[in-house]
Amino acid sequence: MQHLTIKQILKQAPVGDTLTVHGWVRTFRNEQFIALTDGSTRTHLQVVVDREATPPETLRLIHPGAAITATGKLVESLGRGQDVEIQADTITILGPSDPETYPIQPKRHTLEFLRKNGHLRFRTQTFGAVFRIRHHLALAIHRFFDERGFFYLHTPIITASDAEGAGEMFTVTALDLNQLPKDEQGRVNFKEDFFGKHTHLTVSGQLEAELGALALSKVYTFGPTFRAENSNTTRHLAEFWMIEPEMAFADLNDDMNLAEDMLKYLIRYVKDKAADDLEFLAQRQANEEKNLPQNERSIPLLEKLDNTLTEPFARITYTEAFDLLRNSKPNKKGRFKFPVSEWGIDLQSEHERYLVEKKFKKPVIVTDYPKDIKAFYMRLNDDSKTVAAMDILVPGVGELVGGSQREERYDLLVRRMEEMHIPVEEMQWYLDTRRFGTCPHAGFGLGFERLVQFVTGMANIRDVIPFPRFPGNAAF
RNA sequence: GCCUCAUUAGCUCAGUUGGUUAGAGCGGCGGACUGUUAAUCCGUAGGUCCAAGGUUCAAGUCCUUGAUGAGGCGCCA
Repeated sequence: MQHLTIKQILKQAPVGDTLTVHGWVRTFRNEQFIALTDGSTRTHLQVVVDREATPPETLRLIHPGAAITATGKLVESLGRGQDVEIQADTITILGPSDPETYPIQPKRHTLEFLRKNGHLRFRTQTFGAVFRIRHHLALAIHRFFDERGFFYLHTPIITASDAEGAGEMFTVTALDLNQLPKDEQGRVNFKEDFFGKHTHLTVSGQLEAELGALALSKVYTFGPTFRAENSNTTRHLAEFWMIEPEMAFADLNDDMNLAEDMLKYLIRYVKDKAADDLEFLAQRQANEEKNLPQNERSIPLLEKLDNTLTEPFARITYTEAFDLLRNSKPNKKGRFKFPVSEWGIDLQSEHERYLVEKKFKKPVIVTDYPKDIKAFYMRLNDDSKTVAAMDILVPGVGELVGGSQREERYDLLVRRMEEMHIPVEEMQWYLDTRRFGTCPHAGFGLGFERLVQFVTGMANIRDVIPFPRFPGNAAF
C-alpha cells in the first residue's frame, strides 16, 4: 500500500487532500491531539481526533508508543505550533502500548536509562536524530569516495593475520570449547579448527586494503572492526565501524588533504540533509550542559561544525606540538597529570585536549611522530627518528583519524618488522607488495562512531551505535 | 585493567550530627476541562532505600565485601 511518510506530508503539505498516515503516538494531549511520528523526520504530525466519531474503546487505547493508522483531511492547523494537521475521520489502533509498563514516557529520560532500554530507545527524538544522521554520514562517505574515483573494497572480517598490532583480538573458532583438541605441548591445536589455523575477527582492514590500492590505485574499506580490549571509556567499543582509504602514488600530505576534505564534505552533507536533527541535538547538548561552569562546556555544536567547515585544520609536527605543550601554562604550573618534559613521550588525552580545545579551538593534525610510539608499517622519515604519521584530533572526541604514509621500501620495512617482533615469515603476502612494483602510498583509519559523536555532539560512543558492544555487554 | 563517584516510588531526585510514620516533581490510575504543544486543574495508588554481612538501644544514613552503572585514566579509531 502506498502512503506518504510524515516527512513527505510536511514537505509537500497537500492541504485539502485526504491522507492515510501510519506512525507511533508520541503524546496525546487533551484527549484530542496526537503528536504522531513515523521516524522519517524529527517533526511530529498533529492528528486531530474527532471525539464524536471515534469510539471510546479506540480513544482509550491512544497512548504514547501505540502504533496507529489515521485517515482524514490535511488542513492548515487551527492551533499554533504547526502549519498543517490531519483532521482524522478514522483512527485504527494497530498495536496498543500499555502506558503503565511502556518505559518511554513523554518526558526527559537519562541516556543511561535509555541505554538500559536499548531496544526501545530508537523511539525517542534524540536517538531518532542520531541514527538518521548516522545514516546520512554512512551514505556520504560512499559518495565522497565514489566521486573521487575510489573503489569500495571489502576486506575480510575473519582474518588469519595476527600481526596488525592494533590490539587484542577475538578468536573465531568452530572447535568444541568443552573438548578442545591439544597438540604435543598441550596447547590448543587449531589445525583441527574450521580454517586449519587460528583465526580472529579483524582489527583493521588496512593491510588488505594496501593490497587493493597497489593494483586499483584508490580503494577504501568501510566495515565492522573488533577489538577485545578491556576499554571502559566514552570513546571505545568492542565492535565499531571503520573507514580506511588507501591511495597509491600518494604521500602524507595527500593523505592529510584527503582526510580534511572528507570531514568537510561529510559535515556539509549532513548540514544539508539533516539540519533539523542537528538543530535539535545542538539544543539538547546546550540543555545538558547548561548547569556546567562555562569553562567545562563544549563548543556549541553548530559553531563547532561551522568552524570545522570553514577553517583550515591546524597542522603541526609532533616536535612542534611537544614544544608547545612543554612551554604551555598548564605544563609549567604542573597542571598536567603527565608532565611534558622529554621528547618521545606519547601525547596523552589531556595534551590532545589542550591543543584542540584551548590552543587551536579547531581540528588539529599532528604529524611526524617518534617512530617508537607508532606502528611498523609507517614510513621512516629522513631524520630516522620520526615516521610519516598523522593523527587528526577534534574537539570533544580526541583522536578521530589515524593515518600514515606507508613504508614502501622493502629493506626498511623488514628491518622495522624485526625490531618490533612482527613475524616476517607470516607476512610474506604483505611484503610481496614491496617486492613487486612497490610505490609510495598512504592511507588512514577513521572511527565511524567517533565521527558520529563529533557530528551529533553525543558524549558517549555507546549512544551513537544502534547495538553497542563493550566489556560485559552484548545485548540483543 | 586502574582511580573516583553513584545506586531511595515507573522516571528524575531530596532525605540534616544515625532517631521513631522515608518525601517532592514528573509519569500511572480516576475525575474535570476541551484548540492542546512534554496541556492544565482536583483526587488517588505506588517503596525488599542495590545485595549480603557487621557496628549500634536505634541504620536509607556508619563499616566490610560483592553486584550494577556513570565519569576519568591507560590501550586506540
